[in-house]
Amino acid sequence: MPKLPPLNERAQHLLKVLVERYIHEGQPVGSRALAREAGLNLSPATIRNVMSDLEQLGFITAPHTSAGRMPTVSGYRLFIDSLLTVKPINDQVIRQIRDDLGHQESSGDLLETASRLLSEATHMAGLVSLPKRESSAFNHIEFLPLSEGRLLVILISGQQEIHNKIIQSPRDYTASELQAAANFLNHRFAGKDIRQVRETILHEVSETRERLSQELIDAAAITQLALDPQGERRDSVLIRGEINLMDFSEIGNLEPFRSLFETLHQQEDMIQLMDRCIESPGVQIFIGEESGHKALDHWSLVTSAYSINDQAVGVLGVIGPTRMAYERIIPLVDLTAKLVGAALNHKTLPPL
Amino acid sequence: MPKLPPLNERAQHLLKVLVERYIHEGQPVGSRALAREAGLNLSPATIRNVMSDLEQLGFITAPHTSAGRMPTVSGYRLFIDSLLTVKPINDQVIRQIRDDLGHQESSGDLLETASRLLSEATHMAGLVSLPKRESSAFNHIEFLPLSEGRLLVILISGQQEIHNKIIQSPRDYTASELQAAANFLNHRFAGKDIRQVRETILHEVSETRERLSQELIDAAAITQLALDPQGERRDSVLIRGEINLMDFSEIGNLEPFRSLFETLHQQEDMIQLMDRCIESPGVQIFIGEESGHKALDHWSLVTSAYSINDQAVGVLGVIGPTRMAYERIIPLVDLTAKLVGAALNHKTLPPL
DNA sequence: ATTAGCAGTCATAGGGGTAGAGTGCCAGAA
DNA sequence: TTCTGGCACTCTACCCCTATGACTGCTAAT
Repeated sequence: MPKLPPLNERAQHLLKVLVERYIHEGQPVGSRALAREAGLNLSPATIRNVMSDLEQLGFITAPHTSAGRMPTVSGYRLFIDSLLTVKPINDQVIRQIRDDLGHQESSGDLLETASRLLSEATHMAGLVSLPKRESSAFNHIEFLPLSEGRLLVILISGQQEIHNKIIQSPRDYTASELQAAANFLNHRFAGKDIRQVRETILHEVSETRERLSQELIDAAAITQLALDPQGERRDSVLIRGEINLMDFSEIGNLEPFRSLFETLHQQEDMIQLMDRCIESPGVQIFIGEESGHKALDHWSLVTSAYSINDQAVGVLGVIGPTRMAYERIIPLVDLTAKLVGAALNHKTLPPL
Repeated sequence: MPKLPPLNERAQHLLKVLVERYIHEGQPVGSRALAREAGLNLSPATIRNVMSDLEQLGFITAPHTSAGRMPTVSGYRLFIDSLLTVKPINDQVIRQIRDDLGHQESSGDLLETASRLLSEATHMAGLVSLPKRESSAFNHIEFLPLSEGRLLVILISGQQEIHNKIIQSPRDYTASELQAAANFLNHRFAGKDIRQVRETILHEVSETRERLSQELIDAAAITQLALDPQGERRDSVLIRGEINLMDFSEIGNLEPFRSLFETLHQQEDMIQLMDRCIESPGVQIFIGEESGHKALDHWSLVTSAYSINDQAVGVLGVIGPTRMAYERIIPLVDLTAKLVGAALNHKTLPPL
């Protein structure tokens, strides 16, 4: 049995051409076509030998005996990691994204627009995970007593986003007590991270409990409740253009599309998946099974984190068929993430 | 040429059986099958004569020469208006809807749950239009100055729903001026209709302008802006289970489904359509073209308004294929609307 | 008014045959 | 050793044809 050759230059080049052609045509690539396309002046027979090697190594596979070959997940992975040559983005597209993002009022609208733009530019689905309230800046807080000992907390974050929350108050407070607590928080913490605010308060109270007035301890308790991130996950991933994905499902077998659709709208799963991309900088790609979700098996996810003040706060990207035009999509997602970050930074205003 | 006979008892009965069978089987009904099913001891040949009459009258039609007949829109209309015998709803379903609706915290969650329940119970898509903020009760208002002369308006409506809105303030106000304005509004108008509040203010100011202090006139101006319904239509129709509709599209021709999907998510169109149902009491049905929207041509919409304090404030319903089981769907939509109304009334609390 | 019978229409499913694309392998050329 | 032409083989996709069966409308008889 002959030893498998390492992947030489020629084999890599052929793999690259094969993947490119498969992405473009959507059909298994045969030796004849590959010989023509590769520009190496080799006969189909020679190509066949190389293809056979590539198949042994697990980079390509044939759906049946008399069909051409198509890339496996490892094939796509190798292609993306070391063979891909990205294409520069059309200037007009850049301009449109920047303009559309620039004209949005609230940061919520801005992120929604980003999702829509991604979907329109790619004819696939756009995904944007909202920043966790936790990681945005504390700007202003206000307490409003409701009936039955409940309190309405109004929290304004750095991007002028307004969050409402109703909490059960530990005891009855007078309006002026609440006002005092709010004033204290607004002066002391404006501009800080919300998570930081929570942790600082927690820390200080436990340190100096005995020296604090009951009022301050109470205020701290309310604030803890108010800033508690629990139960704060409504519509945290904005999906646009999901219907576009229908076109990539083979006709007559829509089950894959259906379960993809259901998974996409399963907030928890998607948040978890997107969160895995927030740590690493640059563009992240999940190909087929790599995501670990059954429903995403035949789809790829291209994502990038977007940042406010150099801190990654959310993730955006695109989902589409495994055979998507990565050389176009990757720079597009990268750019969009940067423009969204820039637009958000621009929106960040000084505290009230 | 023989005169067309009026629709006698027998013809009506046959139409009813035909529609029922077509809804159940989804395929054109032939004379043989109809003769068997009708229980009238008539031969297929006789049935054929009657069917021919029904076709002349425009109630049924045949897709091609050698196929059976299926109902036209008029056929469905006649069936629904005068032939239909509704089925009582399964007790367990009633209980589940009531329980699920009862366990929701906010009225937003409640309406979302209603949409989901409708979709699950019917395997079609559920639709719920949110009450216009305009038509809900005024409970409490608060003004909060932001930077650059903008004001944050916090409006709490009768169902303890919280609405935020940022307005451009006509001039700079001090915190106490704003407080005074809010206090005035809260005392004077608590419990009234929001629309009423707006109109009353508008009216009073124009009546007695010269006798009012500048402060009051300013407060009125702010309030006008704050309660202005313009630009208040984000996600006003909650759609759930839209993917279910895919199953009813013939395989291989998904274009109708695609354009339906897009129309459904076209907020403006849907709001307008749902609003047409808010006036009349009871269940309203649009069959096929009756809705006037191209994309809804082969679909039916069954709706009913839901009420708070006997005033219709929103519409809910179901969208599905024209051949849906109306005898089950109609009472279901009716019931759900009543239960949603009851749950909302139960949630309505006295002003702060 | 109803029915049986009959001729005619049309969609659908299945079988058979073929074209075409592609492969693996081998022997010979470079 | 590397490459190539040739050949046998495989498998899909497509087309054509036919058989089948579910209908209809019409007519003549009951």
